[in-house]
Amino acid sequence: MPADRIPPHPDPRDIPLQQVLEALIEPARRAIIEQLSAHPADIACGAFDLTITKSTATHHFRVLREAGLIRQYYAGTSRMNSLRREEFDDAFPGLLEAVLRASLREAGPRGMRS
Amino acid sequence: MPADRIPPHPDPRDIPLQQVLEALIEPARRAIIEQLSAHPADIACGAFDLTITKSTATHHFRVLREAGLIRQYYAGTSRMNSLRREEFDDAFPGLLEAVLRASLREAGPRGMRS
DNA sequence: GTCAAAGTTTGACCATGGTCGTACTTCTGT
DNA sequence: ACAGAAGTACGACCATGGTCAAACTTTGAC
Repeated sequence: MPADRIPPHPDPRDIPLQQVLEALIEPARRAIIEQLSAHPADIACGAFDLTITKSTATHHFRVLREAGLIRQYYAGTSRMNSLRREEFDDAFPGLLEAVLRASLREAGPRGMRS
Repeated sequence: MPADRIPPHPDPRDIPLQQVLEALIEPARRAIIEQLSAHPADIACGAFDLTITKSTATHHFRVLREAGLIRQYYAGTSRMNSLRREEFDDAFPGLLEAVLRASLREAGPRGMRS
């Protein structure tokens, strides 16, 4: 029996702004979002570049999922993650783009001249 | 001597995204931003519609000012507040607009049909 | 000069949330 | 069937930050 290993995925439109901001404020969670948006394919939980333990990572993935930011599904024993880009943008237009842009601007342009 | 009652106003471009999000995550602080963006003129600290004590409000205003979101100056014994719209938008394009839009969507459209 | 108004500062309290270790579950390969 | 891999769940710990009360400062008005 597949059981209900597939966790619930709320509609981003039903999520209050407060919850979304609380999800995006944690640096490790933003790192997850950044890596998802930079990578073309979905990523397994264990394949992210994070410096935290597995149990902490699980916590972060759940917060992101419940905030409508990521989708999770099983591929064998791995739990895959993908960004819910369109659905989230539809509920919070411009928000993810603004956060990602600021995030990349801080960590991104190595060696840029003013 | 006017003394240094005028607190420091950092350049929004020097503020990390983390600090901005921490400023925007508090509902009372978002209420301040919303009221500033909805009102044409500047607003004194005591003239906001808030349900917190003065000392707590002072704390929130400081957080917003240090995050580059508001400008403060004295008018007599009142401390006036204004939104640093352009400067902030220049540093974090689209962020304030996205947050304000989501904020107003939740509390705003009274009586709207689907 | 005195008094009230408007904010600030300080200190304390407390709830929230990120963190980890440990134990547990579920699936895959052999 | 068994072992290992990949995550999850639970509990505990602890730092951070919002909150208030009380005392203080500064300004404007009379």
